[in-house]
Parts: sequence; structure tokens; C-alpha cells
Amino acid sequence: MAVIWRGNTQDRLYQDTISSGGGNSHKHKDKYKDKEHKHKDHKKDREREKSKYGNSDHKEFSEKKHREKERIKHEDVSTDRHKDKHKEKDHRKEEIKPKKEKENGFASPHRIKTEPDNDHFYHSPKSLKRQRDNDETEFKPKKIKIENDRVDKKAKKRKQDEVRGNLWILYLIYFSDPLRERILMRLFLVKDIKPKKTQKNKKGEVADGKKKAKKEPEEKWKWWEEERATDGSKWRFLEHKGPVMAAPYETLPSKVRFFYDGKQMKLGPEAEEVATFFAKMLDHEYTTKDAFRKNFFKDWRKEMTSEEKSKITDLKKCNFNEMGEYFKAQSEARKAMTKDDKLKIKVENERLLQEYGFCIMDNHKERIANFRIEPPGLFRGRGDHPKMGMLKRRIRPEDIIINCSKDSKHPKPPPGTKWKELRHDNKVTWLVSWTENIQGSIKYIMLNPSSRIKAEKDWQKYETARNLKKCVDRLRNQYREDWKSKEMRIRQRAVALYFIDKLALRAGNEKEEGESADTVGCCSLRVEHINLYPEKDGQEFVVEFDFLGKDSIRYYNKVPVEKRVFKNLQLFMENKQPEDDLFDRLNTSILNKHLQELMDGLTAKVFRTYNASITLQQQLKELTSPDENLPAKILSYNRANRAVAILCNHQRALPKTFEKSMQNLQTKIDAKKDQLSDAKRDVKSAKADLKVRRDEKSKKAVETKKKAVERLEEQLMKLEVQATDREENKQIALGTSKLNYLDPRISVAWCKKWGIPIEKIYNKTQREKFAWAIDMAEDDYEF
DNA sequence: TCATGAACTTAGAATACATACA
DNA sequence: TGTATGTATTCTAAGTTCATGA
Repeated sequence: MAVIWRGNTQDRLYQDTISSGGGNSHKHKDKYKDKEHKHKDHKKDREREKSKYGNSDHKEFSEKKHREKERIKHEDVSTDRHKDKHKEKDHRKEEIKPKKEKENGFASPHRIKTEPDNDHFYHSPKSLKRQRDNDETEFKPKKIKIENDRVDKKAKKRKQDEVRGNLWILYLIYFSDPLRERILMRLFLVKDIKPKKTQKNKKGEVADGKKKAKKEPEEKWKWWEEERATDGSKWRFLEHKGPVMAAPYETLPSKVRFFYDGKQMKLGPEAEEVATFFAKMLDHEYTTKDAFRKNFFKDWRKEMTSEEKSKITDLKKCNFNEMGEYFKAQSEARKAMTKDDKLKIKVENERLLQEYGFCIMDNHKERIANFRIEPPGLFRGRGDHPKMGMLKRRIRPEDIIINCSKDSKHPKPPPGTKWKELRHDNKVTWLVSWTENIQGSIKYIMLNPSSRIKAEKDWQKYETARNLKKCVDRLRNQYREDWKSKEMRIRQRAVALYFIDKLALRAGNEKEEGESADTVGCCSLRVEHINLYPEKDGQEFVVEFDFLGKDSIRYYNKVPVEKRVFKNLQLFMENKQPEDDLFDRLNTSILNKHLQELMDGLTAKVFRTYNASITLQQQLKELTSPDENLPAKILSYNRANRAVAILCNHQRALPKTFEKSMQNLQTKIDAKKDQLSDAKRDVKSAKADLKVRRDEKSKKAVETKKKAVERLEEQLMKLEVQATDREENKQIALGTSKLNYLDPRISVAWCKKWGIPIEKIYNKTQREKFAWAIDMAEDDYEF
């Protein structure tokens, strides 16, 4: 077969071209001129529409909705009074409209709105009609409840007791916080927050302490019903309190000693601090690794005084055991603290959260994801990271850039210090940034996934993936054609794309050698990462993949591929060394440029989202049977989720207690089986009794015993389902796909279709992140 | 055109917290 | 009530993508 294929004239010509190309590592990558037509018109179109917020679906949705709202407002006016009001509003709107456009374009600095100029965003949800994503069916948004209605009463009672006890403390914190005060003032000043609504804190507790308000579900801000900026700006107003700095180092008590070469040695505070970082990790595998020890020792010595440096020359002679024991004891002591002491810590954490954990972005209070500066420590790179063990230095205010509105109250640096810079850049979403010393990369403080700015982007991501669904067949035909191309670069691009599509591989950027662990993705695969088998295990054209991917997670897979792919791979590998690039004429930027020409917004990453979501949808359809009970349906969901996690290679380390917990579960199952057989015996004897006595009492006894059997059978089934689920899941991480790859509307629709409470699929945090989807998707949603 | 770096998403491990059970 | 175990949250590393400037 190979001979026939290579015998093709075009291919032979092509072979000649390649062999003259010679080199095969990415350093030699060819700069062949693209003979293809460049799709110039398409590019121009794209540029015209190129705005981050320009996703057509989303934009269209907002516009349609806005028009719809306006229409409803016109129709809703039934009384004269209303009419007058309406007139007034319209009049006001006419006045405001140009100003609004100006605002969107940032011609003038943002001011907190004190006029009700955005009234139209806050119609009663009941009267609101709007277009759903792509179809034309009517959509009625519903109020979102923050608290889960189905919370177990017992747990609720316990919580209530605890809450009552602590409420006054939280109450004090809540109102003593100056930022909150400002936030509340702002919120009440602007019309888009209804002042009468009771504010709840993070835990859903009522801040003003009124019981009555607790019963009313809080109405959450539905940003997805509003218009978005179209000028590339991320916000108009941003105010926050800055980051929480890492706690200063506290020197060890004198009883905790460090020994060098068997002799006690007192370290200066700088060297001691770094030594404690190592001591805290003594039980960890890291401290046994050569690279870790070497890097640590090198950086540690930099912190030593010259005297320390001259004495401490060999890490093997260092004894950190007392330090290690001290930290272990501290951690034990923390666990054994009294309830009161634990509460004090909780209260302090809550105070910090309230003060630093929120910001105001465009009139709304939003939760910040990571408001603490990363504390100093030893770098824990994944896999064989060449820099593991290096000292992550302490970040000072002088290293920190603050980003906020010009007209906001700027965060203050700690007394006697200065920020590196105060910036007012509304084209970015971060609040705080600094450069870390290990890789020289920038770290950011950003908003929580539930925030508008993050969730909106998430929604957009799934819309792009849905767009891919519309044209994926065309794209697949195209890359199949490209397998036959005269040009090597096009063949490589097409085969790589096939892998990205079929196997959900990551794009695979080039990495600087020696800077990080040796991991690869699709474009950076090397010859040594695949093996070709014309026949294996009864299948033809099998490719065996074996490489380390992101986070040094091993990807191992044997897949039969199409014959042309196989032949192309043979061709790509010809005359190459194992360490040479498989796709030497390709990189992620070439690939993404090509994808961009095929579909607006398409990048390699979109295939992962698309394939993950479509797989979930298909699997749910396949696996859910209508007559199953709730636990079985949830098992089906988890199995569908698992199929995606396997596709995306989301693995986790086997939990340390896995064997034990499985054993415990098995014991429970065995015990339940015993109970069940006893109960069945009871039914038999009760029936025998009934035969003899033939009275009502005996009849009732039979019924009761039968019910007991049914109950036990159900309990047994639940346990068995749990065991199956756990076993199937032991090395697979479901969370990553659930959080990042699966269009939440698929899950919401599935829940609605089968009457599954959403709480069974998404926990509280996940429900907050996917609030838009929970509100939006109906049972017939199609990805 | 390419290299670089900024910005943002995705990832598993570690830790904190909640719940079940003895 | 204390302990074991499971789940949620936090942490931060490690990716991808895109803009920018030489």
C-alpha cells in the first residue's frame, strides 16, 4: 500500500521538496510561502467586527432583548398615570441616549449614576419576554434563589442555631467595614439596585438580622439580560481595597532548634524563614528529589549571612526535624482548638473577606477570586520541573501594580510603603498584579467565576463552540482533503487538526527548554511520542500515543486512525530522530491562523470545548432511561461526565484512602444484604402466620414486613450504585470538565427534563458560576 | 514575520469544612 | 462529642491566545 501511495507523481514531487527542506526540529521550521488564496475579504470583515464583545449571537441576543423590553414597556402601560410616567421616561431616555453612547465609548470619565437612566434594565422579570439563544421560543426568566430550598431541615436547624449565635459578630463586621458602607451607599444611590431588597452576605445570612427577609429569596442581578459594552472595555468603574499581604515572618521560639552536622546552630531570621519552608515539607516527596534539594539549597544560601554561608555547605548535614515537628504540633493544636478559638479565626477570616474579598464593578458588588498575595515559599513545579525548590520570594507593596478607576477610592498601601504603580486600565479585568521571581511571569488578582466579567466570557466561550457545531462537518471535510495536499505544511496541519478534533488534544505551544517540565501538546509532539502499528490487536492503522501533557499528566492512548493519516504520519517521521518534532512545519500560531480563516473566533481550544459538550449531550441522551430512579439517573449523569473527563484526559491521583473507603463501603453493602435476607425471611414467616391466623393483624404484619424489604432493597441499590460510581471514578477527575468544558445549559436542560434537582449536579459555588445558564436553559435546550 | 510578554483560562493538589458515624 | 471520611474551596502552576513592537 505504501508503495502505491508514494508512487503518486505529486507525492513524489512533494517528497523531493521535503527532503531538500532537510531540517526537522522547530528551529528549522520552514517559511514556505503560502500559495493559497488569502481570504482577504473575510479578514477585513473580521477586523470590522473585531471586538471582544462582538460575538454576534450574544450581541444579537442583547439587542433583541433590549428591543423586546422596550416593546413590552410600551405595551404594559395601561393607565394614564402609567402613560405619563412612560412619557417622562421616554423623554428622559431621549435626553440620555447620546450621553450613554458616549459613556460606552469612554469619552468622559465614569460617574456613578444617580439618575434612573437605566430603568429599562429592571423590569419585573415576570413581564419580561426575550429571545432565547438561537431559537425563537419565548423565554421567561425566573427568580434565582441563593439558598437551596431543598436543604435538609435538620441541617438547616443546626445551621440556624449556629448562625443565631454568631450573627451579632458578623453583623458588627458587616457594618463596621468602611468599604461595605461605601458599597451600600453607592448601591442605594443608584437606581438599578432596589433598596428595599434585603442584602445577604456570602453565606446567605441576612445582614440586617431581620428574620422576615430570610424567607424572601434574594433577586440576583441578571447581567445576561443587559447590554454589553462594544468598545473592548471591560468595565466603566472599578473600586477595591487592594490585596491582603502575606503575614510577616514570625521567628521560631528558642526551644525549636536547628542542627548542622549534629551541632545546634542559631540561624538569622532570613535564613531561618527559608529553612522553615523546607521543614514544613519534610514529609513531602519533593524534599527527596535532587532538583528540589539542589535548587532549595542554592537559594537558601543566598539568604544566609556570610558566617552561615561558610558553615552550612552541605544540605545532607542539615537537621530540620525539630522545626518540622514544631509545625506538625502547631497544626495539631489548630485542629484541637476550642470552639471559641475556632470561631474567632472564622470571624477574622470573614472580616478579611468582607473587607478585601469584594469590589465594586460598574455599580455592582462582585466577589474577588484570590484577594491574597501569594505568600513566600518553595516553588512546587509539577512533574520534573527544573526549578522546583527555588525560593518564591516575598511580595512587597513596591512589587504590586494596582488597577482601578481614576475616580474610585484608591486602595492604600500598608503604612510606610508604596505601590509599584497605580493604573487605570479598563481594557483589562485584573485588579492587582505583580511579577513572580521563578519564571518572571505576571500574577493577577481577578474576579470570581460568578462575576459578570468572568461568567459572560464563559457564556461566550460556549457560544463559539456552538458555532463550531454548525460548521464542523465542513471543517472535517476540509482537513480530510488536506491530507492529500501537495504541501507538507498543509498535510501536517490537517493531521494535527484531526488529532485535536478526534482526541481532544491541546494545541501544544513551543516551550523554552530548561524553563519548565518537558510536556507537549499536539503541535509540539515529537517522534518519540508516537508509535505506528499497521496492525495491532486486530485493528488496522493504530497509533499509540505516550507523552506527558499539561501538568505532566501522562497521555496514553492507542487509536485506530484513517489510512491516510497513518501514511502521513509515516511520512512525517521519515529520516527523523526520536527527539525531532513530528509536525516540523507547524506551530500553534500557524494552526490558529488557519482556524480563524475557517470560522470567526475559532482556535484549537474551541475543539476541546465543542467535543466535550457534544459528548455530554450525546451520552446523556444515550444513558438516561426514563424509568430509572433518581440515584440511577445521577449515576448516568456521572457516567456521561466521566466519558468527557476520559476524552479530555482529566486524571487525578488515586485518593490515599481509596482502598479503605471502598472496603468500608463493601462492609456496609454486606451488612445491608444480611439485613435484607433477614427481612425477606421475616416476610415469609409473617405470610405463614397469616395463613394460620387469617386475621387483620397478621395481614398488616405482612404488609409492614414487605415494606421493610422494599426499603432495604432501595438502600442496598443506592449503596451499590455509590460503589460503582466510586470505583469507576477513582482516577478520573470530573470537576475540571464540569467547570470548564461542559456547556452548563446541557446539564440544566437535562435536570429540567428529568425532574432532577439542580443541586444534585451543581454545588452552591457551581450554581453561582452557572447562574446565567440555570436561568436561561429550558428542558429542550440543544447545544 | 517573528519573538516576546500580557492576559486570561484550565488544572490538579492541598487544605478547610461539613457530615456521618461510633 | 470526638473522629473519620467525603466534599467544597482555595491555591497557584501551567496552559492558550492575542497584541505589540522590532
